[in-house]
Amino acid sequence: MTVPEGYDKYAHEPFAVTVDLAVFTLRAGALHVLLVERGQDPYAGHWALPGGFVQPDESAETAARRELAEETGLADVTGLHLEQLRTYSEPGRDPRMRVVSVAFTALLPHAPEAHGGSDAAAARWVPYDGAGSLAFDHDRILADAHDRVGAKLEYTCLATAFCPPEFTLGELQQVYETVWGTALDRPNFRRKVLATAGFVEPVPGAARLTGGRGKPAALYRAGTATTLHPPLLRPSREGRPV
Amino acid sequence: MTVPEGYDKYAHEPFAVTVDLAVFTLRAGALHVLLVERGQDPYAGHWALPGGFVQPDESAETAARRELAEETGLADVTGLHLEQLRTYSEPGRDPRMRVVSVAFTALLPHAPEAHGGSDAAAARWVPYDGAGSLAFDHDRILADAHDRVGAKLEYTCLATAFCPPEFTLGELQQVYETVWGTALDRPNFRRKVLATAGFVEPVPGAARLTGGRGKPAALYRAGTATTLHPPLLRPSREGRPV
DNA sequence: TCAAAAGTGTTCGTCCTACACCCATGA
DNA sequence: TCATGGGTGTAGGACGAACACTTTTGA
Repeated sequence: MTVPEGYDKYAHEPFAVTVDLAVFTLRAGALHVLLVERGQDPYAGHWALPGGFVQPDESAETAARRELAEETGLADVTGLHLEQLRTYSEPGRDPRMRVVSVAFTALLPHAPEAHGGSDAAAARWVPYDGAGSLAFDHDRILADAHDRVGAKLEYTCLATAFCPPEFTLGELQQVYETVWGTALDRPNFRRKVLATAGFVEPVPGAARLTGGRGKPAALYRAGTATTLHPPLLRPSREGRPV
Repeated sequence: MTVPEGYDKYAHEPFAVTVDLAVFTLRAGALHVLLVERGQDPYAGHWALPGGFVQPDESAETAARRELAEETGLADVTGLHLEQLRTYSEPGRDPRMRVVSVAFTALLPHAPEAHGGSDAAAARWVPYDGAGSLAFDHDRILADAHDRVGAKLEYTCLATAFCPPEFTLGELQQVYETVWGTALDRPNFRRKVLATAGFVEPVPGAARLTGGRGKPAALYRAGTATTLHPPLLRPSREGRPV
């Protein structure tokens, strides 16, 4: 059962329920994460993941999307990839009171430089590699989120969430290479993606120059598929024969 | 940030934080799930997932393991597989008050028939296929848990969590076949498992008769590996060429 | 001697890997 | 015409699917 009969809802010290967001994007070929700087103790001056309280009339998902809009400054966050990561509930994770936090992972295709909507603290895009030593247990949340994103690239079509509505296969490949930190063989990547039904679909006739030089690349849109079968495994992982 | 400065912890109506458990086991070659029957409204007479409140001094994981011990009646639940599934937080999911529930999935190797420890409501093992129409949103939680377990069998060593400390490869194969609902080729399964370093390790010299007849099977223990590379994909899934 | 379950061998196709090579564009 | 990035081709190897076959036990 979920609630025992005769339970007095005010009997215990209340739990605060919050959401924390690990928002990733690609900027200048590097993985970035959205952080806010704390103005007061505890952890004054430290960076932290954006987040906030779940309001009485909203679900954690709704709260997360609201926070995403506020912190990124984006007018329209519908359609953006937002996914529950896990819930962090250690008793001492916030020194002030009992806080249970539902963590989410969000992926943005293009990173608007505008930071901080309504909040006082400004949000900034920080390179993932230089984002150590966050407030509370946010180091761990961020690491968990990164692991999850990396793993989901293997067996889902998640990579398109990092791309604009129309993208080239080279850009899609850069998503994999940036998140995984490994180089991929371009011809093989291309065949693999095109052979997976529903991963991407071509935009007829469209092409775009990417690096200012070279042959213009054909444009694709995200397809309707969500899972990759067979998966696109990252090369030479631990436990796997090289 | 996790908690805004100057927040009054008693300002809002409190959230209750609970855990719900989807506990799976194999009985007589069929997947079973642990359920409790509700004695009072709402949903009196309906079956529900076992669960309960997170106490002020414990994490959701601790609460889940405590509930697991109470509901299964097992003296020692350390070492049993227990994993966070996701958190369910829709405002109306419990008609009485605002309840945020952290759902867990647990796997048991052998199913003790003993039910209900301290709780009044008795817990029972129910075949997964006949477990429809649960209380609250537990139908969805159970379906999500089943999906997760099925998917994790593909790319982790989770299957050994369904097996006793020493098991035969035939028993391990039955785990896959029961959870996935598909038949697997025994020679290929065997080779695949043995080829994956750290999945299982042989118990020297030990053998056991399984069906009363036939050649005694060699015994294995769970290895140290946690992930399967490459994965053991279930046959002919949607989106994959047959 | 038969049924049942464990374990081995073999074939064949498919997919992945690795490269080599050609195409189109701007400087 | 060269550098740059997009796109095609192909040979070799590893892996998985399918199935024939042997071994060891109890009835």
